Formats: sequence, C-alpha cells, structure tokens
Amino acid sequence: MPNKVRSVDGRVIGSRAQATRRRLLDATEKLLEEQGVFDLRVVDITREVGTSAATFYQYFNDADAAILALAEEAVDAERPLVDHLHPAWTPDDVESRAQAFVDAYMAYWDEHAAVLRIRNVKAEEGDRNFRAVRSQANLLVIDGIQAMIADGVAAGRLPRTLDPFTTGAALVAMIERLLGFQNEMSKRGSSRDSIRDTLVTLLSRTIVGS
Amino acid sequence: MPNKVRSVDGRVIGSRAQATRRRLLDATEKLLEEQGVFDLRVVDITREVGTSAATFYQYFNDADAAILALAEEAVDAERPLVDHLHPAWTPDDVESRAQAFVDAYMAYWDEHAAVLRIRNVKAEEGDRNFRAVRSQANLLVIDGIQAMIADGVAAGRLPRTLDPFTTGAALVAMIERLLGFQNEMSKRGSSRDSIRDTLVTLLSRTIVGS
DNA sequence: CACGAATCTGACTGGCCGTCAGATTCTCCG
DNA sequence: CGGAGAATCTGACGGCCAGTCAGATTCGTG
Repeated sequence: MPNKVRSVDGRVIGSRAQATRRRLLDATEKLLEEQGVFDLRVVDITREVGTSAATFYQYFNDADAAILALAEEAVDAERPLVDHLHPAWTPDDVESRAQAFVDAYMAYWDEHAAVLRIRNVKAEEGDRNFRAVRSQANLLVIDGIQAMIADGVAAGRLPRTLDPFTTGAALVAMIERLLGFQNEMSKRGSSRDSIRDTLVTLLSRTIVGS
Repeated sequence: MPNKVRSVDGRVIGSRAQATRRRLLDATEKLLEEQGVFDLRVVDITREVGTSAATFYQYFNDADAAILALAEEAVDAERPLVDHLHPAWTPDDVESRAQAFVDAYMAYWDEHAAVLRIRNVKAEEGDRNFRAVRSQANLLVIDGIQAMIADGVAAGRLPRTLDPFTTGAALVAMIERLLGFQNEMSKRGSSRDSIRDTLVTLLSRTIVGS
C-alpha cells in the first residue's frame, strides 16, 4: 500500500536500512521537540542515533526532507479527526459533538506540535512541499466543516455572507493558532479548560447558528 | 522618550553608528521578506549593506537580536489598531466597524508579515524575548476585544460560557492565522475579499451576539 | 564459507559564525 | 589648521557544521 521507501539515490531499501531511517526520523522529531528547528543540526541527529552524518544523507537530501517526512506522517494521524464532522450536528447535541471534536483536535495538536509548527512556517515561507502537506492536512478538516456550514446556510440558519469554505478555514485557523497561545495565556488566567470551552462555544455558535 | 540605542558593549551610540544600525535592520527585514528566516545569514545582511560581519556584531549579539528589534518596532505599528475597538459597537454599526478593524488588521499584517511570522515561531519555540514581544502586541488587541465581550456577557447578549479574555485571544488567533492561509486558499476560490467578509461576519456575530 | 549486494563511515572541502586587535574616520580643542 | 583621542569599522582567524565520495563493513544466499 505505501509507496516503497527509497534512499536518496532512488534505490528501494531493505529492512536494516528502513530501521535506520526510522531511527533518524524519531531522533529528528525528538530534537525538534526539545530544541526547536533553529538549533536542529544534522550532526546532532546522527549523534543521537549513534551513526554518521553520511548515513543521514543517504536517506534525506537535507534536514528539511526529514521534517517533511514527519509532516507527511502527521497527515495520517489527522485523518480520524474528520470522523467527528458531518452535517448531522443538531442544536441538541452540538455542544457535546463540538466538545468531542475539540478534544480530539487538542490531543492531536499536543502530540505533533513541534512538527506541525514547523510545517506551517515553512509553508508560509513558500516551500512548495510543505505547502502541499499543509493543504492536504487542512483540507481534510476544512471540508468537513464546510459541509456543515453549507448545510446551515441552505437551511437559512446561517447568514449568506458566511462563505462555507472560508469559514471552515477560519475555524480551523482559530483552533490551530489558539493552541499555540496556550502557554502565554495561562499566565493571564486562561486555563486549558477555558480554552477548550471557549472553542466549543464559538464552534457551536458558528456551525449551527445561535 | 526612546531608550538610547546602544551597541553590544553598552555604549550609547552616535549618529553615524545609528545610521549603520538602521541599514542593518532594513537589510535584515528585506532579506527576511525575500528568503525567509532559514536562509538568513549574517554575512548576507552585511553584504547587502556593504559592510563587514564584524560591524553587525557590534550592534547585535546575533541575527535573532536584529529580528527581535524589528519585532519590537512592529508593536508600535500595531498600536493604532486598538483605536477601532471599544464597547460602543452596536448592532447597527457592527458590520462597518468590524470591517474597518479587519481592513486595518489585514493591512498591518501585509506590511509586517515576515517579521511577525518569525516572532510567532520563536515565541512558540520558547524564546523568552520573543514571547514577551508577542504577548505585548497581542494583548493590545485582545484587551480591546475582551472589553467588548465582557460588555456583551454582562448585558446578557452573550452566553456566560464565553470567557472574555479567551474569546478575545481566539478571535485574534483566527484573524492572524487566516491571513497566513491566503495564498493557498486563493487556489480553492477563497478570494481576499471573501476572507475579509467572512472575518467581519464572524467577528460581528461573536461580539454583539446574533 | 565465499561473493556480490546493501549499508555504513572516515575524511575532506567549503562556508558561515563570532571574536579581536588594529586600521580608519570623526570631533573638537588649542 | 593640526593633532590627540574617541568612535566606528574591518581583515583575518579558529571552530563548527553541511554535504560528498571513495572505500570499509555487514548482510544474505547458494
């Protein structure tokens, strides 16, 4: 099912090599979490794994390529989130459904924050590959929300000025970005729960109309 | 009024030096816009200005320090935005007021996108200084919105589950992040105008209640 | 166990960072 | 106008990391 994993020179790689590649990816993610992108050194990654830099370059053209691979893996992890989204949300159960979705999203973000953050900057700075992965990931969720908004607009519950696609993007943007604010906000008395509740309320109100 | 500008060794600097420092900052911003953070080299900055790397290090400890200085300048540019925000928005004029605010915000973001983007990543990766500037900037706007929300909650127009501060943060997050999506979204038929209108609608509905 | 294929690595070149001692330019007094 | 001293700039260097390549090591298989 998955395209065979290949080394830089295009060769399909065996199991020993796969394991090495995997360890390099894991080390990359670990270092990204611990120190951020700006201090990421290929030498550090290989030191972590106990191998040489030359080995790294056998599997990735550069550090970016490894990060991109991680970002691609993160897309798969995002897929289950979409199951929460479908036009069947009703005024009666919005709150609980929205809550389930927000919780799942927060968990997903917690899990992959480091990689997702970098994916987003690289995308915004114009890197084609990172743009592609980001679009792919975001569209999964945006499309789900879009359908619900379109439904609400068609039913007259929501104003026509609410463009479904853009609104979907706006909500995703809000959730994504707000999670990045968490640490700073807690200093101002905005707990994680309050963030959760606020997101749920805003989402509910926007999707089913209030 | 402004703290005297100083060189790295703490000396207050004269006008020739000030001019040099300014040129270094301008070059830094230009390169950030053209190539992004990851390709920013101190050597390139100084080449751009036609001076030597050693000169750069007389005014900044490293490239980050220059970016931080730019981020601090951007805070001042954000200040006027706050004038748009005050509890006097009424159901009659929300739309137009929200629109004026969103337009101003979009213009501000267009102007400083490169620097703001980097400020945000560095803040999220835990850099104390960048966190401080970002908080400072965001709180300006968040506080403005917070007051309006609190007003709405007190008047019973808005549900109590809407925490004013967190909601303010959520709205700012949404606006900020969505602007970063612009390029990609346009491929899916979401024009700049549609983004503008959607933001205005969401903002209006959230702030005055619908 | 031997041999070809797969995988790994030592060693090297080139480039950028950050520093420091000394060169250059400015200021201002006599 | 001349020159001393302060302010500002820079050439040159050591150290570290990116990325490459030829050759060493390990694996799988008959």
